[in-house]
Amino acid sequence: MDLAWQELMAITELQEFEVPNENPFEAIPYLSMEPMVSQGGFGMSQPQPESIPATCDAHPAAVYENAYPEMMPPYQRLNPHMDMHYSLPVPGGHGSSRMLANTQALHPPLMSLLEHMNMKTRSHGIAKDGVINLHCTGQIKQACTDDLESDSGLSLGSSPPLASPENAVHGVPSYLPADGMMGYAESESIGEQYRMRPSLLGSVDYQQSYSSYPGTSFPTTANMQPINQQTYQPIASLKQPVLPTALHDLQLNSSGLTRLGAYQSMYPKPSSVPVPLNRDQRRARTLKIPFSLDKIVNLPVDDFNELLTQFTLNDAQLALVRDIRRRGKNKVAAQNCRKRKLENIVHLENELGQLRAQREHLTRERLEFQQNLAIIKCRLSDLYTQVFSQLHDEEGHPYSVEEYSLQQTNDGNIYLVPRNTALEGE
DNA sequence: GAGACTTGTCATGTA
DNA sequence: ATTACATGACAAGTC
Repeated sequence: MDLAWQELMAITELQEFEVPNENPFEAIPYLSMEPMVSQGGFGMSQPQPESIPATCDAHPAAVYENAYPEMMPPYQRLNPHMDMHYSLPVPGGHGSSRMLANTQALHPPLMSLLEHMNMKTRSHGIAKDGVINLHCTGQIKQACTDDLESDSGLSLGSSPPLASPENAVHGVPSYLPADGMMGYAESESIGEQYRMRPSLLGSVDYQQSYSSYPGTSFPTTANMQPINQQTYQPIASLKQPVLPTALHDLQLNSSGLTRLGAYQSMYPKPSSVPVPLNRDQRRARTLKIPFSLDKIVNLPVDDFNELLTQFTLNDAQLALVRDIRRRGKNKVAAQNCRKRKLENIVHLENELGQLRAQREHLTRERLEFQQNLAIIKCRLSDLYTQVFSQLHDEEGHPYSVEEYSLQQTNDGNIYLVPRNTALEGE
């Protein structure tokens, strides 16, 4: 009996199944984990899963070698919520965490296998990044496409890469010089259309407003200098009288635009092809709006209102300016909204792929766990039967496995007790 | 010419 | 009340 007992205890993995306050030799809690094995006890007549080796005498180590040909990472590292997959109903109130802990302790190779799975997951993340990169490439392609019919005078290329107040107003210089230029080619002075306030006479805004219209010749005021005498003359390709405005932005820059952005917005890229005016540009040109669409759209509200106060605009002009501002901001918002939508789609697709891979791993892991559990139960049943075959009462009658179980006390002694009886202090 | 796609705009809701 | 922003829906243009 001692020999049989030692053999029984030699299955070290069984100790991992021990549950406090439970009969260590009661396998009923684990039977519930195994739908393939009946709960009728450990009789040799238990049905065996097809995948279980023919003999129950196989060494546990050999069992594990066969059952875990590869490593599997801990799923919990991938998704802490996935322990729900282990939450099989367990009589006796054993939580899923307990079972998972047992599982990990029961199958040491499983840890390495789970690590392997974890690495695969990291690799998947790299692939995810690759997808995003492809997506961004597409965005760049889109961003390079000018929309010549944009009512608000903006385009994807001039839009900030992300929706942020900083980008929208301050940071990113426009790729489209047309944003800052109305494209006006009229030779007549539109400045005469406005009644400049005395305090603003000769102001830089006044100059700037005209500088926004390439091709416009300005009425020369006392403090205005010919454009070819300005500080930024070195830009050879510049033929339009926009330098005073650029100088103003570089010196003052109180409009919310960065110096670089304002500077570049005032220096259109040379283009041999004339850019057709969009609807708002044409309207602004018709109504002779004295400042650029870029400012109308991108200035902060305070600066925008201040800009409006510097000119006396009629109702039609004010309405147009506010419409341009509204449409321009909404255009950027729509672009950002669509970009976020696409990014969300890519993100969800990646998550879906990860979840599918995790589900596949879990299914495989669960199957392997069930197979090994059945093997262990079979082995335990063998040893249990072997132990009981050597136990006899005073009259020489064998004890029944169905009626008695083995329990170990704290002092290490093993007792044969009826199944419906629990030893005190255990 | 039909359909998919892109982009701008409007209407509406929210902060 | 105003403003900015987000987003669905629609229209127009493009491929």
